[in-house]
Amino acid sequence: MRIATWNVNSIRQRLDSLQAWLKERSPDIVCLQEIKCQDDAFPRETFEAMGYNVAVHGQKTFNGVALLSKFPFDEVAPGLIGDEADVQARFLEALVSTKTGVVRVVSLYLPNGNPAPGDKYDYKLRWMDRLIAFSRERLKLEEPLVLAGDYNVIPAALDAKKPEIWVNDALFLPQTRERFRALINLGFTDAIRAVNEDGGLYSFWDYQAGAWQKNDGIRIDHLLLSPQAADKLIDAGIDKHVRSWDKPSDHVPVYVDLDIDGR
DNA sequence: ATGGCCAATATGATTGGA
Repeated sequence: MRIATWNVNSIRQRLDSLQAWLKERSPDIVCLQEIKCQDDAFPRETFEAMGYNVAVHGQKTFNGVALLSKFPFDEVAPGLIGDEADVQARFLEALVSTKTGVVRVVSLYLPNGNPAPGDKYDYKLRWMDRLIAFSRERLKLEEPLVLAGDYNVIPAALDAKKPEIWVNDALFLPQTRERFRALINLGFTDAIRAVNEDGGLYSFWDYQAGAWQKNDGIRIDHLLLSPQAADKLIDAGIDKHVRSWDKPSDHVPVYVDLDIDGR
């Protein structure tokens, strides 16, 4: 089973690229972020025609997450526990059935948090605390669980081409990385790091300042595996070449292959 | 050249992204 995550930066602007990439990579489950549309504007028929079930948690203008799955959804739940007043569409959880058992998947879009310090950074840190609380509960189920998405977290210096320019940024501040480590330390495996310890693995290149041409990237899109999912890890990778396509997102797809359902 | 973008919006300037 191949599970992927991609911050598409507008589903409508990325429809052609997403279809081309789906044909190329054939993922079974895709976690999308920054769809930037309301539920009824999501082009679900396009993906249903390609054999995917579709779940959407969108909002007007900003944010928005979605799931595509070749397997049927047993449960779909939008929103992250811990703040009923939070209306930002950043979290979508689903339970998926396969012939050999269930897989739980989350598509998440963690707040950027800039500028820091400030209200936006406080929101980011609270959101991370809520994600830790959610994860602690779900790990008790002892299921294969994949938390996939745009974390807006640079975990370590080797995850940036120029770490020195990020030291005061919400993506790399010590409090951000401490919380990410606390999440990992609940028992998750960073899929990319599990198969490759090298630096220079990036998932985002800014549109500005020729960042792509200079390979001035950062690794902020992650697939975190519960112990039961990590036991089934086969491979993981980053589809860097997609960044060179016409009308690219500033993020590229990241995927993991799990030995589930013989796929 | 020491800076360079992109997307959505009752849109032509502002906000958010990272």
